[in-house]
Amino acid sequence: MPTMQDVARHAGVALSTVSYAINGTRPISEETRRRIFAAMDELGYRPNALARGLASKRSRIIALLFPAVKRGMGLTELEFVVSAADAARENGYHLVLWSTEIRDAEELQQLMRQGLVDGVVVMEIHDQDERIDLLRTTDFPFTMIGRCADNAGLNFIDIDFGQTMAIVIAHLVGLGHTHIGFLNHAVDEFEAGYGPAVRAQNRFLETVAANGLHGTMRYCEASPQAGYSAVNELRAADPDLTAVIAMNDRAVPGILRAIADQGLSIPDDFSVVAIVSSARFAEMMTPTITTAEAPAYELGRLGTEMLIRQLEGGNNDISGKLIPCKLVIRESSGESPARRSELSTA
Amino acid sequence: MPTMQDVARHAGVALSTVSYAINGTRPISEETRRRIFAAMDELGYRPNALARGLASKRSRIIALLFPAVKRGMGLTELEFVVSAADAARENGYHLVLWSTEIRDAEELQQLMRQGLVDGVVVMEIHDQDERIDLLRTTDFPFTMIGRCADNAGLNFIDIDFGQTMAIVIAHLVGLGHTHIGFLNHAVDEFEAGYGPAVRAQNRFLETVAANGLHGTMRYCEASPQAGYSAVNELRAADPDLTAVIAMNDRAVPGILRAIADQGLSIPDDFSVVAIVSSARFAEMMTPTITTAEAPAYELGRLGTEMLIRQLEGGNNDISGKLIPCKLVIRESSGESPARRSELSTA
DNA sequence: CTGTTAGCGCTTTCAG
DNA sequence: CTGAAAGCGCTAACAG
Repeated sequence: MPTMQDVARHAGVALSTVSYAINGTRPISEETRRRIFAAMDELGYRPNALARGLASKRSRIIALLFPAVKRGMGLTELEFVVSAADAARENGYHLVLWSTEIRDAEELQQLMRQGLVDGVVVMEIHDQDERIDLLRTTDFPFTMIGRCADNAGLNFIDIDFGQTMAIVIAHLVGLGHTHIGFLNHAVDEFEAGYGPAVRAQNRFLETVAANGLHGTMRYCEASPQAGYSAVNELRAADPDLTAVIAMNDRAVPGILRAIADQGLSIPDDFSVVAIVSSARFAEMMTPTITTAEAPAYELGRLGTEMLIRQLEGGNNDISGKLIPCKLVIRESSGESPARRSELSTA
Repeated sequence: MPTMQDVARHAGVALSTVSYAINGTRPISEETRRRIFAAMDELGYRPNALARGLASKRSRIIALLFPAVKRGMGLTELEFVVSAADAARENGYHLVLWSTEIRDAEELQQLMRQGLVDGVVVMEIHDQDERIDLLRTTDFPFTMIGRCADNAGLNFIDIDFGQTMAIVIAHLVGLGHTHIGFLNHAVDEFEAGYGPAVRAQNRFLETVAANGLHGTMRYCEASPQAGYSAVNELRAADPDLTAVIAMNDRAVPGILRAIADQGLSIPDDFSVVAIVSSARFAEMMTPTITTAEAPAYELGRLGTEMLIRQLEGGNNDISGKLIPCKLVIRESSGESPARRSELSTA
C-alpha cells in the first residue's frame, strides 16, 4: 500500500502538499495539483482512513443503532438500514451497524468512548429513552429516527403518526364507515412508551371522538394468531364494526383469516387498512391491502444526512421533521355495507 | 477522553505497561495489573479504536458487502445482516455495511485500499464474480455467503440448494405428486450465473429425470404478477401438474391467486412449496406455505465467524460448508389428487 | 503557493 | 517483569 509520502516523492512535492491537495484545505497551483493526482492514480493511492481519522479527529464513520426489538425487524426496518447506508456512502461516510438491546445505554457508552464513530443515528426511540439521555448529556452528535417525549434541541425525523391516522380515518369515513376498530402494537410496547404506539392511539381516540364515530381499540402482539383473536375481540366489543386499522403488518394475515372465517368478505363486508406498512407487504396479501406506507427510504436517508450535516458543522439549526405515511388504496378497503345498501335501494 | 498516557500516570506505570496489560501481550504482575485496571475504570478509559488500528495494522472492523440486487432484499437478507452484525460484535469487531452494485469490483477496490477494514464478507455471489477474482488476486481476507464456480482455496458457507431441492421433491413424491413444476429466479439472474438459480435448476432437472417424474420449469421475476402468469404457463405446458416449487417468495402470492382463480384449491387440488424462504413469510400466506427455510441466521453468523477466525490467524484451514434448508410442512402441500382418489376408492 | 514538523493514541521492538 | 522510544499514515499549525 502506497502512503502519502510515496505520492509526494513521486510527484516531487512535500508530503503536506499532497495532503492539502487531497483535502482542498488550501490552494494548490493547477500544475502541482495535476502532478499529484497523476502520481496518486499511478500508484493506486487511497488515503488511509485510520490515519486520517486519528490525525483529524474525525473518522467519517457513523453508527446506526439497530436495536434487537421483540416486535421483530421487517421490511421497513430493512429499508432504514439500506437507505442509511446508501446516504452515508454517498456522503463519503462509512456506516457501522451497532445492534443492541434497546434500553442498553451501557453499550452505547462503550461505542462513544472508542472514538471510532463521529456520531450515531438512533432508531426505535421510546418516549423516555436512556440512550438519548446519555447522548444528550455527553453532547455526542446524533439524530433520531423517531422522537422522545421532549425533543427540545434535538434533531429528529419521524413518521407523522397523527396525520397518518387522520388520513386513514378520513378515507374510511369517506367510504361510509362509522364503526372503526384499531389494532395497536402490543400493550407492553405501549407501556414502555414506544412512540408509534402512543401517538397513533392518541390520534385515533381524538379523531374518533371529534367525528362522532364509534372507535374501539385493542393491543395486539405481532403475529397472525394475535391478529386473529384481536380482531374477533374487536368485533365482539362492537358488533357493528365494519373496518379495522392495523398498526402491525404481522397481525394482518390473521385479521384477514378471521374475517373470512366469519363468512365475511373483504372489502364488501369489512375493510382493512394497514398503517406504517409497505407496498411489498401489501401486495403479498390477497386481497391486496390498502396501506399507509411508511416513508422508510426517506427516513433512513434524511436521518443520516441530518447527522452528517451536523457533523460537518455548517448547518446547526435543530429541526424535527415529520413525514406522514402515504395512503395507497388497494383491494381491502371499500364502501361500508350501510352505504352500499343505501346506494342499491336508491 | 482519557488516553493511555493518563491511565499510565494514574497507575504510576509506563504507558507501554498499560498497553501490555490491556492486550495481554506479555505477562504483568498481578499487582500492577490491578492498579492499571483500577485506573482505567476510574477514568472511564476505553482504548481509541483508530489509534489502535493504525498502530497494529488491524482495525478490527470488517465489512459486509451488501449488494443492491434487483431481486430486492427480503427478510432473509435482513437476517444475514443482523446475524452478521451480532456475530461481529460478540467477537469484538465492528461491522460496516457496504452496499454496492453487485458487479462493481471498482467500489470494492476502494474499500480495500482505504485500510479501514481487515476483511470482508461477500453476499450474493455469482458463479463468475469479479469481486471474488479481485479479492483473490489481492489476497485480501474474505469469506463468502454463497460460492462461485471454482471455490478452490476459498472459505465459504452456502445453502445446499441441491439437497434442499432433493428434500422438497421427496416430500412431494411422498405425497403422490408426479407432475411437478419449478419456478426459478428470473432468466437474467440465471444467465448472470447467480448460484442459487443455477444449482437449484440443475438439481431439479436431475432429480426429476432420476425419478421418472414429469418436471417443468420456468423462470420468473420477483413479483406476484410474474408468479401469476408463470404458474399459468407451467400449467399450460403440463396440464397434469399438481405441484409447484417456487424459488422466490415474492412470486408466491401470485401463484396462490392463479390457482384460486382456476377454481382449484390448495392443497387438495394443487400443492405449493416455497424454497429458500422463511417462517415469517410462510405464515403470512393463506394457506400457510410449506417451505424449505433458509438457515439465514447461521449463514450470516458463520460467514462472519469464519472471517474473523481467518483474521485471527489461528485457523487457516479452508472450508466450504453447505447447509440445506429445513423443510417445514404447513398447509399448502398435501396429497396429490390421484393419490386422494385412490384412497377414497379403496 | 509550498515545505517542515509536531503530534493524533496506540503497538511493539529494543533495552534493561 | 517493566520502561523508553520509534513509528503507524495522516492533518494542521507554523514558517516561509
